[in-house]
Order: sequence, then C-alpha cells, then structure tokens
Amino acid sequence: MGSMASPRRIAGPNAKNRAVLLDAAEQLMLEEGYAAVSSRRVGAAAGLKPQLVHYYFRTMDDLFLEVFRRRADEGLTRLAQALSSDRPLRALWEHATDARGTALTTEFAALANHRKTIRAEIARYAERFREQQAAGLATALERHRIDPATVPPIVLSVLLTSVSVVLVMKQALGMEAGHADTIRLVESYLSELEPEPRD
Amino acid sequence: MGSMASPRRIAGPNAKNRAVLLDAAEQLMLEEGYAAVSSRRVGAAAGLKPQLVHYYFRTMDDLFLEVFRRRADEGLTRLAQALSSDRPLRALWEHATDARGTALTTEFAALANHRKTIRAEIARYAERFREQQAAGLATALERHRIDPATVPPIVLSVLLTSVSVVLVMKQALGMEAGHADTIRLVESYLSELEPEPRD
DNA sequence: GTCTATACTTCGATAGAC
DNA sequence: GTCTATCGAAGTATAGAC
Repeated sequence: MGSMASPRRIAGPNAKNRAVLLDAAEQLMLEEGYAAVSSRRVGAAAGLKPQLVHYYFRTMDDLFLEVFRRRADEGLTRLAQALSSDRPLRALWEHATDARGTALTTEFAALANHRKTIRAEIARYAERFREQQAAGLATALERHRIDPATVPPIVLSVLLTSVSVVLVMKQALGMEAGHADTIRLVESYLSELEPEPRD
Repeated sequence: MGSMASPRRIAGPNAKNRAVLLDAAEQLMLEEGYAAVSSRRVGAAAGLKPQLVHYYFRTMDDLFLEVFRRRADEGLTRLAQALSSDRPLRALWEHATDARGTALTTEFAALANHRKTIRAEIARYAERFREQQAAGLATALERHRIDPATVPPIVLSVLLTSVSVVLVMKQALGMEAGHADTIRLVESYLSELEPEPRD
C-alpha cells in the first residue's frame, strides 16, 4: 500500500512547475556544481518561492533523483539509436564527447560520493548502460569481423568512456593540451575498425 | 608589501593545529565529498572549536587550497621518482591507479567547478604535472626506440590518466565489471612497450 | 490542489576576550 | 599569540492558510 511515511501533501507528477524547477536545477548544476543546488537558489532561478521546491519534491534528494532520471532515460534512448546506426562505434564516440552530457554525468558521480540513495540509483543506471553498450559493441565488432579476444567489447566500452570523460573534465579546467592529438588518434583507430561507408 | 586586506590575525604557518585541521579536512573530503567540509565539521573531526578553522585559515577556500597544495607537491615529487625509475611507464600506471590519490583529485576537480580561485590553482598544477609527465614519457619512449609518431607522449599521458581516473570513479560506485579485463589489457600493452628487466 | 508563514539547523566569518 | 562569544545569511523542511 502507499507509503505511510510523510503526511505532507505533494504536487502530482504532471504539475507544470515541476519541469521548470527540474530545468533550473539542472542548469545550476552544470554551471556551478551540485553544491549550488539549494532550495533557495533553485527557487530563485525558476522565479518561484523556495518553499515550492519542497512542495513539488519532498526532499532535495528527490529533486536530484528526478533530474538524473530524466537525462538517464534520454541517455539510454540515444544509446540504442547510436548502436543501431550505420557506424555504431563512431556514433558512441560522438555521444560520449558531448560536453554537456558528460559534464552532468561527472557532477552526479561527485554527488553520489556522499548521498547514498543517489549513489544506488546512479549505479543501477550505469550498470544498465554499460551492459547495453557492451552488447552493442560486441555486435558491431562481430560485424567487422574483429576477434573479440584482441579487444573485448567491455574493454572498448571502458576505454571510450574514460577518454571522453577526462577530456571533458580537463576542458572544464581550461586545459586543452594534447586533446586534439588524442582525439585524432582515437578517431583514426575508430575509422580503422569501422571504415566510412562508400556511397 | 603585506596584504592590506583583512585586519584579522591569523596563526603562523607552523602552528601545530594547522596540520591537524588539514588532515581532518582531507579525510572528510575523501569520505563524504567536498560539500561535507565545513568549518563546523572539520573542527569537530579535529577535536577543536569550529572558529579555530578561521583562525588558522582565513577562509574555507584557503583551507581547501592548502589541502590541495600539500598533495600536489607530493604528487610532483612522486612523479619525478616514477619517471627516473627502471620502468617509468609501469611506475606511472601504478601511481595513477592508486585509489586514494585519484579520488582526492576527482573531488578537487568537482570542487573547482564552482570556486574560481581553486580552479585556477588546480589548472596551474595540472598543467605542470602534464608537462613533466609528457616530457618523461618522451624520454622513456625514446629509450625503448619507439617512434613518437605512432603514440605521441602527450597522448599516452592523456590515455593513462583517463583510464585510471575512470576506473577509480566506477569502483567508488561499486562497479567492477570490465575492470580486470581493462587493467590486464593496459598492463600487457605496457609490458610490450617496456619489458620487465631480466636479472 | 497550490502556495505562504515560519521553525529550526548549519553555514562562514568577525570582533574582541584572554 | 591563541581562542571564544556571537552575528547575519543561507540551508532544509513542515504546518497550515487559501
């Protein structure tokens, strides 16, 4: 039956201000880090009273979780699209090097460090993402007749995401040295595995 | 001349409580993330009154900066040691995969996201670290007669740190899938570049 | 169903006591 | 030279008004 927890009333899931608050929270998180996401600041950014944050979301953790889930769902959808495209490896790489998405992911990883409910949710999602990505990569490698023993799909998955995450993090620090070279190397490797289709 | 900023008095750089507070702050940062590092919590963890944090460090940012600098200096020293060792590549990799050090680095990167004085300091350090690392790698590759055109040292530097950072981050989330395989692949690659000395 | 008034906690920081 | 008393702002969250 329903949670016997809080007797307090909360807005329904489709209330219009929910989306406004979620947008404001995500924006703040990207621009100033998760620590800047307080009920007062989110409220101000959304043009609403801070107490409304607690009407639409019971706790701040609930707010963080919903910001995360929105993007996570989108991420899984885009992953599926990438994997079913002409050049799945290339598509994955493009997605991984999208600065905005990766910056948000990193911020959530840092947040997970000290909020256990959030850590659990992120871990669950990351696991699903990784599984789907590895499976898709396996198919892609197979299609290109590459022996999975030389580069296991799961390893390729770890490598691709690692490099993109770190490139985005360093870019945020204003460090660009070696980036162009690294990107060139990765892309030439990808082109080798997965040549451009001739048309 | 001295700063004409604050008229407030601050402890000298060698006061004994400084180190106690720095240790407490670093520990908190590792265990609960930078957001948990408040004057009250640091004071409590150090067994001191919270106001003392502001006596030994003018602002919280000053505290963060000193925690960072302590480790940064140590990091540069260890880098130099690694580079002058028998197998510099291997030594670098071991250092990079040290969970504690990397976790702290990641936490500072997240913190840098919304404190500009800290961002500047981290960027300065990261730049120095990267330069020294790339230079050392160049020498190492040369010694092994590897054409730097195939794997530019700077790229190798980016790749090594990327993979280790992400492995540590995922481990913190409790995700181990693919790690062993990835580590094995990297290490076999390193052994190829830099064979174990026969004795 | 939506929002406001308000409580209580913790924050960083300073002025001034010893 | 070292530490305490205390301030004002910001944090989360709830009870209850409309």
